[in-house]
Amino acid sequence: MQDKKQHIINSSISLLAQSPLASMDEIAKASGIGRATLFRHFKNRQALVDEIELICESRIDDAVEPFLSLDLPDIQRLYLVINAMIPMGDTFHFLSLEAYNLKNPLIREQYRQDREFWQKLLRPLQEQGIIDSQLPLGWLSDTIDNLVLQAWELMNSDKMSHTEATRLVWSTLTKGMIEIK
Amino acid sequence: MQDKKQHIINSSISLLAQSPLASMDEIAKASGIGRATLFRHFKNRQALVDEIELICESRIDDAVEPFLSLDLPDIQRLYLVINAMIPMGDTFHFLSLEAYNLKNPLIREQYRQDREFWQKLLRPLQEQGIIDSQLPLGWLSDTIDNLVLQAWELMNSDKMSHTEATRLVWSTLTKGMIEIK
DNA sequence: CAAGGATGATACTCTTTAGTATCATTTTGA
DNA sequence: TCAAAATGATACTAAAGAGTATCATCCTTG
Repeated sequence: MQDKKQHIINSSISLLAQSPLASMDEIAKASGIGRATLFRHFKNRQALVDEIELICESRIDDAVEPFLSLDLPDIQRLYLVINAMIPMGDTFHFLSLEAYNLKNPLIREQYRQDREFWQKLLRPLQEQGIIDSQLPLGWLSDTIDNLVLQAWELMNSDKMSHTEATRLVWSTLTKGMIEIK
Repeated sequence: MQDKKQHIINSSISLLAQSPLASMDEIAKASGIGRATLFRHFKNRQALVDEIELICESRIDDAVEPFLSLDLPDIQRLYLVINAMIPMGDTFHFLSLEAYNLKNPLIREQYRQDREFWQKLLRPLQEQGIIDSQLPLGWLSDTIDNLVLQAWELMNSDKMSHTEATRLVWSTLTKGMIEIK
C-alpha cells in the first residue's frame, strides 16, 4: 500500500510541475483515485506537498551523490552529475518552483543543503583554473540549473535524446553558443 | 487620471512579479488605494493583467526595437539588445511568470510571438556560421532569456552593475563557463 | 461656497476549493 | 467464503477571493 502512495506522489509530481496550483480534485483525478481517498493518504494539501518535497530532495540526492565520491577528475564528475541530473528534470523543476514557497523550515533548510553539492563540485574547478574564479558561484549554479531544466524540457517533449541533450548542455557550458571570429 | 492608472499598473507589476497570485485586495493596498477604486479602474482582474501584459510587451519592444534596425553587424546588434534587455528584467520577469501561469492558450501564443525577435536576430547569425546552425533556435533563445534574467537578479540585488552583468552574460554566451584544457 | 465626480469602507452575492462526514460498493486476505 | 479494510461518490461546512452595490466623505472646479 506504500506502492499506492508512491503512485499518487509520482502522478502529483508530474501534475504539479506543470500546474503548481492544481486543486486536490485535479490531483486525485490525475492519480486515478477519488478525492476522498487522496485525503485518506494525505492529511491535507500541505502534507502532500511536504512529502513530495522530501522525496524530490532525496531523489536528487540519490542521483547525484554516487558521482560526487567517484575517484575522477572534478571536471568529469561535473559532467556525470549533469548527465544524471537531466532526466530528473521534473523532480528538479518541481523543487525550484516550490523553493520560494517552502513553508516548512526544516524542508527549506534541507533544500538549501541539497544545493550545496554544486559548490562542492564547482569550487575546486575554480581553484584549478578550469572555471574562471571571477565568476560568482551563484552564477555558475543558476546557469547550470537552467540549462539542465531546458535540456529536460527538450527530452521530455521528445525533441531530443538524453545523449543529445547532455551534449547540448555541455557544449554550451564549455564553448558557449556564439563563436566570435 | 491616466497618471493614476499608470501608477496602479506600476505598483501591480512590482507586486505581481514577486507574488503572481496576489489578490485584488493586496494589489489595491500595494497601490495605496481602496479595492473598490481598483475595480473602477479595471473591470476585473483579467483586464488588469491584460493591460499589464500589453504594457510589458511594449516596454520590451521599445527597448529592443531601436537596435534591431541599426546598420551594424548582426552580432553587435545582438550584444546591444541583450545589454538593453537586462535592466528590463522585472518587466521580463513578470511576463515569463505570467506566461507560465497562462491558462488561456491564446495569450500564451501571443507571448510566443512576442519572443520572435530573438529568432530575427539569431537566425542570420546561424547562417553566417557565427552560431552553430545545429543548435535549435529554442535552445538559443531560452538560454539567452535565462541568462538575462539571472543578470537582472544580480543587478537588482545590487550585487553587480549593469556593465558587469552584461559582461557576464556575454562571456557566458561566447566562451561558456568551463575551459577544457 | 456649492455641485458633481472620485474615493474608501463595507456589506453583500457567487464561485471555487479545502477539508470532513457518510454510506454503499469493492477489494483483500485469512 | 466472509469479515474487515479500502475505496468512490457525494453531500456537507468553512474560508477566501472576485465582483457588485451602496453610502458617506473628500476633492475638484467653476
